[in-house]
Amino acid sequence: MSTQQNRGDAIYASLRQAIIEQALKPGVKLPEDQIGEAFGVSRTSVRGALIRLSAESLVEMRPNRGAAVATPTLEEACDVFDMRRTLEREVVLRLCRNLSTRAIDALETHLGEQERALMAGGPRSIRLTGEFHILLAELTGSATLAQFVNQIVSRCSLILAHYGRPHSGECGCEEHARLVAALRERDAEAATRIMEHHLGAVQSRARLDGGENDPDVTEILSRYVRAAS
Amino acid sequence: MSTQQNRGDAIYASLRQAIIEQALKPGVKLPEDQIGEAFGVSRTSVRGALIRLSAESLVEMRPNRGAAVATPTLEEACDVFDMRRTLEREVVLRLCRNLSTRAIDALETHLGEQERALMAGGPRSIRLTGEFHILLAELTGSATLAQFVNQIVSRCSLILAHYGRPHSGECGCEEHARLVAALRERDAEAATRIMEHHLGAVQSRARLDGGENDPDVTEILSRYVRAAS
DNA sequence: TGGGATTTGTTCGTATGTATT
DNA sequence: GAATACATACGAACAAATCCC
Repeated sequence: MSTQQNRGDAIYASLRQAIIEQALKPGVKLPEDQIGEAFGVSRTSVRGALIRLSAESLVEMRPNRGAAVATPTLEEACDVFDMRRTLEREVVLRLCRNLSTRAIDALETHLGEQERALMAGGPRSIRLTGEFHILLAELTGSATLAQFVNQIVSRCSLILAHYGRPHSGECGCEEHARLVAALRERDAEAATRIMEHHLGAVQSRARLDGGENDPDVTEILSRYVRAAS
Repeated sequence: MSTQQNRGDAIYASLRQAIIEQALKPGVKLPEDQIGEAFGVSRTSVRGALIRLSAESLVEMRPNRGAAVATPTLEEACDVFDMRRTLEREVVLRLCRNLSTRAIDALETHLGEQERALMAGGPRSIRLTGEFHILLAELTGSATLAQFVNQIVSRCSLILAHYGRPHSGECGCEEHARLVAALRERDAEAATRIMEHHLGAVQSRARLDGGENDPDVTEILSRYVRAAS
């Protein structure tokens, strides 16, 4: 996760944020030349950034055909959300076992920022609600868990960009507050229940019910194919 | 996870296997020139492979100072093993909920290979015991979970190379067999208990008790530092 | 089917930064 | 502390593959 190249780092971070904030939407091509020109660098640095993003499944690189923002299938999307539930459940359980007062302070500070940003509106609010989940994971003290949560939350943002209903913000702020309250009481049962419900609400904002976006022609047609007499 | 560059792919896979099989031990420098020469390619392809490996925390890249096989700290090592427990517990739970007969067949086939390899001895045995855990994760049908398990098991191999007692094989084969038996019965309680015990045994082969390898001078000295008069 | 335009895959040269004597 | 040796960061150019007309 740490910084590895000088310029590649900046490009990586920028592209990542653009994807997470849904400015670069799934399927958008990412030509090395064009990106390099935008950043004022050559393709070499861009390439490194794209490789790192593809390792996180945020972009897809097809040999000789270039990179594009990943377009997760319905199956992948469901899988990612399931994994997110698994990981964040673990986060909550660990936090209930061991949570410092400093950590609770940090959460409530962040909560305040979220509320202010919500009133102000704008993309800042969307980003903060996502970062709340990452902060939770970091407060467990497990760098590995935090890294996995970071990855999976990012992928969820990507999925919502692809399958999400229009104007669906990521999270409701009130549930975050209720979760922090449960954590403060070390109430693992309530905390996991709230988190589960919360993530269910997030997931429900995606049309993962086999809906109508991005129809896979092959799959659709396969239902109509008959054996040639 | 999928293939992204033509030559980088081969280098990535080779380096990864070498690290997992503990042929390249933690701390070993990985100069781009030298690796490129070994593979008969230029540094560019090597660079891509190193970037991918660093994204998996198998190598560390320090700016302007090159890449080296990662040298996890004691804290990281414990963290990674904890995460492995979490993930593999989830694997077992999912498998108990939903396991096809084909899957059981695959497990038993693999089990047979492990036993034969164990009798034959050699590095093949070490690799297979690790791959058993990856196979388990794949059989859940969750690509994401499988990918995370793959990463974490690889990092555990690296840790055992660094902190492991000499000649400590990864796993005992019998416990794998007992686990498969429990899975066949859909006995979640027994399966998780066996997995937990099994991973505890693996972890215990590492000297993660704050032992004497690779002493961190700074950390040691910090216990002796006093405020200057 | 074919040819030109575009983009990727790769190599290599140069500059910059780090370690060493 | 300076100079040398060395490895990396970056960029430009060539070759090969793909796309488009």
